[in-house]
Amino acid sequence: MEKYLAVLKEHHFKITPRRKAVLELFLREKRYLGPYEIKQMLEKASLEVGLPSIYRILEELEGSGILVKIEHSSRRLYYSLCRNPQVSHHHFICSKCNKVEEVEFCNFSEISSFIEKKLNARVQHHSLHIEGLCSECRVENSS
Amino acid sequence: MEKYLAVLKEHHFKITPRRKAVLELFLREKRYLGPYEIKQMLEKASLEVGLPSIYRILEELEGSGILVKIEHSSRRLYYSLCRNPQVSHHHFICSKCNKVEEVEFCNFSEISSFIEKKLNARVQHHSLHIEGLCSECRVENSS
DNA sequence: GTTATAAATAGAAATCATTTCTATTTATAT
DNA sequence: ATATAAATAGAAATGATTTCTATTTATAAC
Ligand SMILES: [Mn+2]
Ligand SMILES: [Mn+2]
Ligand SMILES: [Zn+2]
Ligand SMILES: [Zn+2]
Repeated sequence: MEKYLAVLKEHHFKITPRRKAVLELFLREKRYLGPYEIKQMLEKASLEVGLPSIYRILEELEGSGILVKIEHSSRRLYYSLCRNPQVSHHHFICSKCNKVEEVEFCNFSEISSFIEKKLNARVQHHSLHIEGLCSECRVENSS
Repeated sequence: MEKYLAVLKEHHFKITPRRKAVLELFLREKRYLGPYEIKQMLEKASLEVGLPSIYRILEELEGSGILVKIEHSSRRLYYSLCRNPQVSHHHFICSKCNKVEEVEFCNFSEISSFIEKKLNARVQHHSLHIEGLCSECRVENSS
């Protein structure tokens, strides 16, 4: 937690009860979470937070590298904690339990140089969406 | 064109003037196109098509493998022609002129087996969003 | 060519996630 | 303690996408 609060300070964000509460939620949950779901979870913990505030906080946390945005096929917004923003990596999403796991691997430079050569283009960004069944859900499914 | 109409028939879709008109648009344009933009382009060609019909047609064409859906960072829907749906490949999007180019390359199996080993998970789907400047826009920019 | 049929379409309306706006409150530096 | 900019709530707006239904149309069978 301290680690993340420090990051917020670096980005000149104030440490507020709402920001802390949202952070705590993500530290506890391995699943990706959506704005409304977050609102309800905070309510259960007796903290009323307006939806616009939640949207704003999520954006700020993402901008600071603390959260990753997940573009769900439903086209709704979800977020989950990114535990290692420093190195280039990806995230594996379990389509059954919605768990998000770090994938400390990225071979994008291969595609990137293929494109730069073949298309004579300049590659700027990439994002990889990887979905499947996590170790637990995989077993459950085969029974 | 004939090739794509055949695909539609395989999928038991009727060959209608709207479907043909939408297809023609994509055959001419290298850019990705959005639903409303498509409506306007068809209007200019004197064909009135309702927005719901356009959304439906685009989904059908995507489901048939003729178009690729593009998840823009604005979170709006765009589509472009996929010229080779058979082999596993990706698409390069120019962030300046919106051109979409085929990338006949996919090294996803490396990440996939990394994940399956490291996380003991089952990988099911992946999609890669690659953005940058195409050969033309790259030059313009450096001037 | 007719006809029967399911599929396709238009247009109005609804949906609903997300964003905007503004008055009020709060964290924090001094 | 105080000043200040930042954060927040809540109401309202937005706007892309979807739903619904009556009407039209492509197509296959005759
Ligand atoms: Mn991460
Ligand atoms: Mn393609
Ligand atoms: Zn799982
Ligand atoms: Zn370009």
